[in-house]
Amino acid sequence: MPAKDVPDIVVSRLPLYLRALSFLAEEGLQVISSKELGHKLGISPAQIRKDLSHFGEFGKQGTGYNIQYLRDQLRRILKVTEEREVALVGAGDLGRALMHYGGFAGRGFRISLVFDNNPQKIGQKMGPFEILDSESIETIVADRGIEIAIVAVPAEAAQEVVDALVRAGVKAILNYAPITVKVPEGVHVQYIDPVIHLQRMTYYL
Amino acid sequence: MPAKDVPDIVVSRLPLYLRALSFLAEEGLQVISSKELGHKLGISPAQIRKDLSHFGEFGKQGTGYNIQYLRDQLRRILKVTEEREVALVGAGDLGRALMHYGGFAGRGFRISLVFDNNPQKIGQKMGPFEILDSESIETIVADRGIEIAIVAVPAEAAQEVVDALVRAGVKAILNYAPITVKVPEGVHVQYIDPVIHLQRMTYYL
DNA sequence: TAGATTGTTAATCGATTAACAATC
DNA sequence: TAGATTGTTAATCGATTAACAATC
Repeated sequence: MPAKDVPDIVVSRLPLYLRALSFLAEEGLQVISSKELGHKLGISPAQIRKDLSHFGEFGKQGTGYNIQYLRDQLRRILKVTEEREVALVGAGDLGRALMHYGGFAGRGFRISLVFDNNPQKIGQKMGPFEILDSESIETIVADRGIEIAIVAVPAEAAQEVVDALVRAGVKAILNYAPITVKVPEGVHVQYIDPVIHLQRMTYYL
Repeated sequence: MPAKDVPDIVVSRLPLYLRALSFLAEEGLQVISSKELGHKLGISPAQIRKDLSHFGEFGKQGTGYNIQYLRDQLRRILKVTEEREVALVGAGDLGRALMHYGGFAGRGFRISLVFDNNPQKIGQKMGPFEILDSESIETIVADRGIEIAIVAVPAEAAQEVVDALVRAGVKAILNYAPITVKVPEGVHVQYIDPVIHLQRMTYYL
C-alpha cells in the first residue's frame, strides 16, 4: 500500500511531524504552513513539502495544512491508528520506567507483556502485569501475534533475547542494550543508547 | 584542534566505532580490519576508513587497526578520556533508571547532580544524591561548571528546564521529553523519544 | 616476495534546496 | 483580484562507494 520507494530518511522524519501536529491539534489550532511547521522543528519548509509529497497531496495552496487532517493521514501512513501491543523484555529499572511511561498511550503503542530471566522476578507483578519467564518469549509472543518488542536487558543477554523475539515473529525491535544486534532481513531494529547520544555532542565541546 | 569541517554525520558514527572497539578490547582482541568492523556494525569498510581519515591515519596496510590504539584515539577525538559530570533534571521513574544505569561509568560520563521541581521530592535522596530544587539549576550548575545535562521531565516543563540549563552554561543536552526545544547557536541537543523510534518501524510492518 | 588492507581520489548515488507554475 | 502557499521540477549540494596505488 505505501509507495515502495520512499527513502528511509523520509520515513524517519514522519514521526516528528506527527508529534508536532498532535501537539498543535491539542492546542486547538486548525491550520499550519510548511514554513511554520519547519520553523518549529528546525526543518526546511521545502523538505517538509517534499517529504509529504511522497504520500499524497495533503495541503491547500495559499492556506497550508489542516492540522487534524494531516495528523490523521500521518497516523494512517505510519500505521499507528490503533494501539499496537508491545512485548517488553527486561524488568529492571529501565523496564519499570518504560512500563510506567505514560507517553505510549495515544501514540500507537501499549506494553502488554513483560519478560525477565531472573527467577526472583518471574511471577512477581510489575505494574498490572505478571513478569513472565524469558524462556517463554518464543511461544507466548508468537501466540499473541505481537510484532513489536522493546529490549531492555544487559548487553550480554541482548542477542539471545533478540533471537527469541525474531523466532516469535517480531518484526520491529527497539533495543536499549548497548550493542549492535544481528537480525534477518525484514526485521527492523532501532537503537537507544544514551551514551552514544552524549558522545555525539562531546566532540563539539 | 579537531578538523573544522568534519561532517556531523561522520561524528555521529564515531561513538558506534568506539563502543564496538571497547567491546573488542575487553574481549582481548588486538587487531581488526575495516572489513571486519564494518561487518559487525552494518557499515561499509570504505565508509569506516573514510570516516577515520578525517582525523588521521590510525591503521596499518595489510594488517588493519590496533584495537586499543584506535579506541584510545576515538576517546580523545570525542573528548571522553575523563569522566564528565552530568546534571540530571527529573527524578521520576526515568530519572531513577538513569541514575542507576551502570553504563555511564567508563564511557565518559557521571551523573553528579539531580534536580526536580516537586516539593515532595526536593531534599530526599535518590541514589547517593540529594534531590535539588529545579529553581537552583541556574546557580548550582553554573558554579560546578557542568556542560552536559540530561532532561527527563514532562514535555510541558522541558523548554523551561532547557532555558535554565542554557543560562547555566550547559552546552550539550540529552532530551528525553517528547518535544523539540529551542536552544541558542552553539548548544547541542540530542533527542530520545521511544515512541518516535517505534513509529519509524511501524511504517514497514 | 605474495597477500592483505589502508588512505585517498574520483565516480556515483542520493538528499536537500531553490524556484516557480498552479491554485486556493 | 492580490497574496500566500502548495506540489513538483531542476539544480545544487553532500555523502557513499568503488577502485587502486602505497605499503605493511
